[in-house]
Amino acid sequence: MVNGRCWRHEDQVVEQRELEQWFLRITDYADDLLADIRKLDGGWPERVLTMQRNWIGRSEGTEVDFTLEDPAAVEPTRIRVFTTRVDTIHGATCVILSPGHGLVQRLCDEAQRAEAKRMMDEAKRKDPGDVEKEGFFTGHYATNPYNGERTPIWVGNFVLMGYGTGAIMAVPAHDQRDFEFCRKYGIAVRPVVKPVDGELALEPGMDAAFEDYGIAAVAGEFSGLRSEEAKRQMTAKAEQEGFGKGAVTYRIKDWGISRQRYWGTPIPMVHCQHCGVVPVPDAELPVQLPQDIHLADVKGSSPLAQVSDFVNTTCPTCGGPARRETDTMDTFIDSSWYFYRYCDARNDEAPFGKDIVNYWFPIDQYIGGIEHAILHLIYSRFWTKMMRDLGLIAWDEPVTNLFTQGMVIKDGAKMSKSKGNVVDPDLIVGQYGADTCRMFSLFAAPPEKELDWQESGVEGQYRFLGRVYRFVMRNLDSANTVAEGLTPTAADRKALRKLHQTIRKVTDDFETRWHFNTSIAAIMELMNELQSLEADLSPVALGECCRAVAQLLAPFAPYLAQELWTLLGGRDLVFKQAWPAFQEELAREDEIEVPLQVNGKLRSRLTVAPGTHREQLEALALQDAKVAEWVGGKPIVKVVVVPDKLVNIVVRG
RNA sequence: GCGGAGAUGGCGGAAUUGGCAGACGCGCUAGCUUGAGGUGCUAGUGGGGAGACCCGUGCAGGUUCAAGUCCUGUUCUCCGCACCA
Repeated sequence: MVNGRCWRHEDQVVEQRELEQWFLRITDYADDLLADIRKLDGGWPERVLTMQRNWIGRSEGTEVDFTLEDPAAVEPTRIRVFTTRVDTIHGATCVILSPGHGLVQRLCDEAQRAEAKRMMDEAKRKDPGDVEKEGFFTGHYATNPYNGERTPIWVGNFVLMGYGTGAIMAVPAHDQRDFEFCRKYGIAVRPVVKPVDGELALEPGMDAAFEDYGIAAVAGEFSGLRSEEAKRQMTAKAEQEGFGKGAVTYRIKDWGISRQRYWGTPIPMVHCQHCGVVPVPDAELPVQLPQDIHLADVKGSSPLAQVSDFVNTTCPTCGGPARRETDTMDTFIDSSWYFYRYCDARNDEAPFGKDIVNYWFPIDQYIGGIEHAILHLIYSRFWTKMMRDLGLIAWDEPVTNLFTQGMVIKDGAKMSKSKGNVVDPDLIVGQYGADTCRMFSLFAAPPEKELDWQESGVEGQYRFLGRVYRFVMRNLDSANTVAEGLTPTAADRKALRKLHQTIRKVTDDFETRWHFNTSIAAIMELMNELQSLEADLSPVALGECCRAVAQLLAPFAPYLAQELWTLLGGRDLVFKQAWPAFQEELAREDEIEVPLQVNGKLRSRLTVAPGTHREQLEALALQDAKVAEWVGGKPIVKVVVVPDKLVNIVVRG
């Protein structure tokens, strides 16, 4: 939606309508979903778990009934509010109803009701961030059950109907939103919590709410208690006296699964005038979509509603005439458990065979975009728990390890079909080939990072693959020579050392981080080394290196890799070969450069055998002419030696 | 507002465990090859300085022999949620 209109059809004004919808009661699983996040710790990215915690949004608090002042009433009307800070209730200076609250219709006159409606309409149109707080006094009062105080009842646009009870007590001295609202309308601000190590704030003079916990003051019998303790005791009092109770509220709402679309799984329900809503019996499942339909422009309902053969049916209970539900299911339903069905996709008796999913589940490694951090990944967790409770499976969580890919960004927005900023890989494939396209995508960034799509590097990958191909082609005869028993040349040893270091690097990237950009960089380094040694390499080494390069490239550039593998006399498919074995002794350097520092600054280098002992390193470092110059006879405070890494000489002055 | 991630050359990125910052690639510069252009190849390429050297990982501090990496504060960018009582 853009400016109140459809993003795709700019002449189509978007409006909100009330619809009867189907929901799944995911809120029953809110605590379960929250508690089991613990089980995912370590296997799932922390940020995904945090997002889920916030999305579920559990708050513990208290529900309290204020009593509507209404001399004519026989039965008192209770206005129930939810608060997480009942300890501040002695500072409540008004009660604020959401514009959608039921009492608004009853208490307000016509002008006020119109104003409430205007607020609701505005809220639907605007981003929550840029709606200014506003409201009006209803002219009515309610009584605070803790101190018997008479408080005015207001309507405020910032009070949400969909959270808590749709009504709040406003404690402006201790809640910033209430503070802003009450200051705007001249409603009293009364501090009732003092800082643990300070004095009660003075009003007037406050310029912001004091939201921290502290010590209750001006709170009758609860004065002097710490905030936490006051909350406990005051909630207990509400329960004893029947004007309230401890309550838990969640941000998460039930999952609306109704869609007014043709393409979707029909919700298998029948509406009967006599029997009400009746589920379609198992024997008649699945309800199938009619094939022969005309996708008309129908407002507010599924095109299915126009298909009388589909809609008109009989009631499974009484056999009388009935109407079929025409809403179809949200596709998130399917994505919540497709991975179970994939294990046993041809089963026409049951969703899946128990033994089969027992064998495969839970999923060891799931990979998806970060955009699924909440919806898909909460729904799937919920679905698994629901199937567990139905006895279909015996575990709590579907996915042990989650890897979230970064999104591909193009022109500042996520690349997606719906945004229409998709780059067709076929264009690159057509011009450079699929291998280049893959290499380029993998080389651009590590996979968890978001990637700003720039095509400037494609040429480089194309050039690299060309270089590999030409290298192998011009050495093909040597590489395919069967030449045994030759003494390896110095160049051979260097080449094999680089080769095995590369095998180690690429293998490690596969096994731990999936940072294929560095794998490809390592293979490039290997090729650079092979090219510079090319003239001095023996046929044996050439053959070994070329075959290994084909294998190392296979996951990234499969077509070229297979081509090279075949040219090099390899049998079968390159993918079917065992991964090249890393050999530590071949990878080991026979000399390394150790930087020499004086006071932490690089001054010289030492070439030594790896594993040279610290005493010897220290002695060599102190003999170094460059080092001696920088030490300049000053007293040496200490010498830090990290074998194979560096020597740092610390001097005074 | 809350929560999360990030900031390194002209660009994408590397530095995985506190130990030589800038791997690898793009781009750029010069040269060779070519009738010319492209391709290919060779060399160079963080900034300053004639040079010895100095400076340098958003900013300000701190810890350490040593900080892109750890700690404190801060700015900005992106993402998620958002008047959640």
